[in-house]
Amino acid sequence: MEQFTKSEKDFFHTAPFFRGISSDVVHALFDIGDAVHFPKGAHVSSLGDTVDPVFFVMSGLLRVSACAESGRRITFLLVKRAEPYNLLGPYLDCGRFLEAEAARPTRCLRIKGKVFMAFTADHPVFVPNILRWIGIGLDSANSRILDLMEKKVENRVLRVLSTLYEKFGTPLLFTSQEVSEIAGTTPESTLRTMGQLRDMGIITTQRGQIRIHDPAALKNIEFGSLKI
Amino acid sequence: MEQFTKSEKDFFHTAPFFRGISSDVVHALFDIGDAVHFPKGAHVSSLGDTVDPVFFVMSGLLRVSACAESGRRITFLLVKRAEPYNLLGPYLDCGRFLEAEAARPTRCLRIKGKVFMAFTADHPVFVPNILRWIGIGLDSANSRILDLMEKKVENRVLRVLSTLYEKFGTPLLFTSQEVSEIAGTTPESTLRTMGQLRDMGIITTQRGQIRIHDPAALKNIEFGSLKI
DNA sequence: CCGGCAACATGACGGCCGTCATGGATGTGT
DNA sequence: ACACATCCATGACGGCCGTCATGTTGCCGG
Repeated sequence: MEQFTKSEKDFFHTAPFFRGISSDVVHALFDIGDAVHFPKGAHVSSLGDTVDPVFFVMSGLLRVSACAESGRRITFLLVKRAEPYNLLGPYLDCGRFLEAEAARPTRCLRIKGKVFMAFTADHPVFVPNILRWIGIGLDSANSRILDLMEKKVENRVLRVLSTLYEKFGTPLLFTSQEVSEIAGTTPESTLRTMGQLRDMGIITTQRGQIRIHDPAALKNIEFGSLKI
Repeated sequence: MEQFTKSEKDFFHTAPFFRGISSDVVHALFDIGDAVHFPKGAHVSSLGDTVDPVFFVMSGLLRVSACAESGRRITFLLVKRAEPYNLLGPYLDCGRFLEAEAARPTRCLRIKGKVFMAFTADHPVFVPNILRWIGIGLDSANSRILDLMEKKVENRVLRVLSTLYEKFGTPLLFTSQEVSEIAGTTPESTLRTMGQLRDMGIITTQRGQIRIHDPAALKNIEFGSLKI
């Protein structure tokens, strides 16, 4: 039985993560995993889990987040189509504090940890891509730490909007709650900042939707790009 | 000419990063690099550099940090003996915003990026170790992001002291300035917190030196361990 | 021995932003 | 259509902590 269509597989081949990987190898990846579906809000992994399998998103969106003791939640990563989640899980046998849930109805390719490790061992051409992907993520995390130290909430929100725009285009289908969990602030502060941007004519907002009219204006302050 | 003594090489073999790696492979690593020395304060890499080589610290200490626009500096990583720096650099051909300097007189094994990549390709047994190391660093960075959101400076300082104690034992040879750059706060706030800890009899401080008498007391609030 | 510098220590002030509160707008289910 | 839930929007308050200011202590060079 065909779990994945040819066009799905072909799309993967063109995705950034698979840059330079021959289509044979990409297709082989589909043979060692199975398809799983998560309805919106479903938990892919929960706190403290030793998350074993590696996921590749076929469609939809995964949100990777963690909850602080105070109950506040922060979003670390949004995993979209043809992007991997939990690349490193198989190599870390300890429990982790991240949780992942489906931000929308999401279909994934799921590969068991041991199988994935065997696959990368058989296909060493994959290793540089994994390291590159992780490296970008690490730089992004460090960049965020810098942002949080700078403490200016407005800049953080600006930067988040800019990055989301680059990743998802416009309109952005996110609520202020979701934006604030990425920026590391509260919905109120996010709304205040977005109110100013609206007054300046840079964005317009509707319920659960942000339309960016002047992306360049969002970028004038920052110096780097987040990986969300 | 012998650049490295046998005892140096043997020490590496017992270090966490090289867990499970046969001593042959560890020794082979020394054959592909050369020794470099940095006096205290010397820059190993600077802002915007495309840092090519991978370093392993033989003795001394490297501080990996970045400077925010406001001029405040944050320390991401302290690299001690037998630990790697810039593992991912060879795989990321872009410039990065991290700077590294010798926190003390430091001797390193330096391996050119391309050579290191060839080495890992020849020795795939190395890959899981690299991924594990990076994974721990990534988790730590995310954990720090959570900490910064929680905003309680006291907890951050506590956590930093506890982690430094685990990594370096006692006494800690750091100034309040250095601690504050790890905790993401100011020297004043750090001193205030340490003043309380001193009043509680948990630590004693001297100029550039922190002596921890009750490590358990530092850990009672936190839930994870940083990787500094 | 002494002058200068760097780090320690502590108090006071002020602003950013998180929290709470209120009200309005928008979409949804029966 | 109407009630209800969710999100948007904005104002007021208060506390944490960064900043500045001042003084002390310890270390090093001449």
